[in-house]
Amino acid sequence: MDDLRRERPVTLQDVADRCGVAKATVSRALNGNPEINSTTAARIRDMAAALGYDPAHFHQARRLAARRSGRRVLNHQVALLLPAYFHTSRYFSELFHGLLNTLTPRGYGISISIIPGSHADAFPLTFHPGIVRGEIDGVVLVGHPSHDKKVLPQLRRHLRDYPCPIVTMILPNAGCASVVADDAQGGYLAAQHLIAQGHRHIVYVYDGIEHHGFFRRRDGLWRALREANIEFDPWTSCFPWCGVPIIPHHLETTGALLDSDAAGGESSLLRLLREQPDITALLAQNDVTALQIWYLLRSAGYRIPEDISLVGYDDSDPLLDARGRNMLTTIALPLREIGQRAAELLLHQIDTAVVEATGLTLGVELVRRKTTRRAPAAGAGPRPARHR
Amino acid sequence: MDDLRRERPVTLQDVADRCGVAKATVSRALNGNPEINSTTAARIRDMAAALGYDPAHFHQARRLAARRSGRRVLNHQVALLLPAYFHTSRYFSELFHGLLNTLTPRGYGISISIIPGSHADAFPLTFHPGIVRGEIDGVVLVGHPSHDKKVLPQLRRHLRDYPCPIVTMILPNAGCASVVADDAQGGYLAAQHLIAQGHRHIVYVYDGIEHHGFFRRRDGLWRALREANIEFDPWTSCFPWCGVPIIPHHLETTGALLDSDAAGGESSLLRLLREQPDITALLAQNDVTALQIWYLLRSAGYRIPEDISLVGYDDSDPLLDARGRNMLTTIALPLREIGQRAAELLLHQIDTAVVEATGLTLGVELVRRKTTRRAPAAGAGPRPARHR
DNA sequence: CTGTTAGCGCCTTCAT
DNA sequence: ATGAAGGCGCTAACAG
Repeated sequence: MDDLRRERPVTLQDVADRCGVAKATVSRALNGNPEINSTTAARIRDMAAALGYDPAHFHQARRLAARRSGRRVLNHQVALLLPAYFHTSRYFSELFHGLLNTLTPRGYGISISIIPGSHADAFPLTFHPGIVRGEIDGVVLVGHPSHDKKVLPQLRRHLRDYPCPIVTMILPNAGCASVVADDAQGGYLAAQHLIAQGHRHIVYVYDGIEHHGFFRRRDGLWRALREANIEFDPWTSCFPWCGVPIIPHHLETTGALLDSDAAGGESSLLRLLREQPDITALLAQNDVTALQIWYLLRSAGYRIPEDISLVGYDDSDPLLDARGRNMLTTIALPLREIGQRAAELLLHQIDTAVVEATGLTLGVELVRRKTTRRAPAAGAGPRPARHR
Repeated sequence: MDDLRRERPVTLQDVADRCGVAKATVSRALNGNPEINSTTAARIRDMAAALGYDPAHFHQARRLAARRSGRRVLNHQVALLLPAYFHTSRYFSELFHGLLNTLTPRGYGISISIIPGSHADAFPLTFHPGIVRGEIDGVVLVGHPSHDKKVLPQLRRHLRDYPCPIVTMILPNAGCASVVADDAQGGYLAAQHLIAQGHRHIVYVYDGIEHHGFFRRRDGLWRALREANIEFDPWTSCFPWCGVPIIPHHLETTGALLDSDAAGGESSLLRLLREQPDITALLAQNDVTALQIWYLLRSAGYRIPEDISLVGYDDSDPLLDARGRNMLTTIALPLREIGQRAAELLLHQIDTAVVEATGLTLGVELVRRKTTRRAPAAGAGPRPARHR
């Protein structure tokens, strides 16, 4: 018995021989087929256990056999598509964590594919072999507007032969189920908070990509401004700005790079603030952008929140003070819950074999910390104009 | 042709029918068998391409057939075993990045398994189904002394039927190839740096686990002390201390938890410094621990580096100042390179089918920043003794 | 209730 | 150089 184990995995035939039955009977016993004598079934199961028969080793053969009858065999494997810059923010860690905590207890493994960015050192889009081979039961990805054109067509080509559910998190994509945060509410809550503190000129600093989330947050901002009867110019309420892509622990290398260098002169954001001194509050696209802004404004002599109030987004990356407390006022997204719900949605579609593009929107919260305060009185004094 | 594609994947037989040859011939043509007419081979390949034949879809059948002849078929899939707390430090992101950048271009996919910690909410050790089914070509894991007893036996049981290389990073494990950093050098460089600045009482604050890395760093510390003819008490040169496990952006919730609360009184580390005022420098187990120490000492009134010098380890997590620059003097580990080398080592063992427990040690560097400076003169003045 | 047979799609041996 | 046949391990259809 021991020899068998070492030499090659135990097969159905081995068990059948020992029990003196046909291998079809063993198959039936092990698969819980009801039309079988329960005592022989028990005997067979005992023998299988004693011999160390492990059906997992022959998953491939089982899948192959199932093709004939068209029966679906689950692989208990889910693909996760992450952007290449996933390590630049805790954001993705949180989503990942939510997924993992839901999928692992259910017996599902996660296979990673990276969606390369547009940087020069990017490798071509290569899917995990499990996707290419059709060994995947479902796909989770972080939604992005470009996916509709770049990633999803390629992905669907691989998945065309069987119904494989796809769930996107954060942003919806065409034909995918999605779990998103309520960005309209996020924009609204942030703006409302600032307005309540007397701010009248608020600028949403976004990354220049006008996607679904952008429009919804902007709409939330506008709604709050309208409700407060504040006149505003739609054109200047949003300001596209990209600091150099950074990750917190690379900030030290970017002190000189925070977009002023790229332009060879003053940062466009600093110029905006200098030319429009009535701006007293900034709403950042996300926490990493907020950190970039914070360090940029600080090094230009602005005080936050005395001169400028700053609201982040996501509550993913902290701005720590000297005592280790996060100072950043921000909109908290339920990132782990998004991951969890996405996993649940995917598992449900896998279980029921019904693929549909349902959507789920989760609420967000304002977290008040230390980067916002009452707007300075108009003409309260000159703000710093010194250049770096 | 188009119909074929939609309905079911194109098979070898389909191609054979169109070409008027036997499917064995198609198999030979597509697998580059030399004993075949090169013109018919080309014709077959063209037809296969035109029909959209994709061998990936029948990887399972191929593997099954290969069993007969005992030939090895690669799955192009590597398992990565991560500790459950992988999201608490950039450390793992960096290793992951190094792996990914090497494995992805080589066509290998990564499948994740989580090694649960000992926390109450930990789920049982569940391997990725690919491991259980033997669909994995190699395993990478972050080495840990407990793996020898807990993880590796279970892992090897799954892998017993075929030679599957295992590479551990950071710490060696029995029977595994390993890529580690030179911890002896790390301990030595850190200590040498402090000694050169006049420090005579240096304490290595470690996490209480006396593993391979601990011994080597401690030996590095001791060697530096001996070389400088500094008398020291081996028993007090290392101090086991665990702040509550934190991640940087959860520091805000741990201000009250930094081990003083757990003990219901003064932090054991603060007590140490109070009782032994000649200690002027701390060498932390890693950067996260260094951050915990920094915040703890700051809130207890110590000035760093004026009162106490602090050296981190890993250069993974930054301690940012108000301008976004990392202040933490630390030992920089080549984390990405470790990931890269581990991937290369694994791929080499996969390619050659030779599994051996080779070891590779990479050098480390001291990065001087702002948390260390010349030791205060003996009796330079009382240090703060106030409790939290 | 159980045994026999027939594939799933591929690769390999043997014969031609 | 190519065709025919057998088998990898399993499940499903058909007998009995």
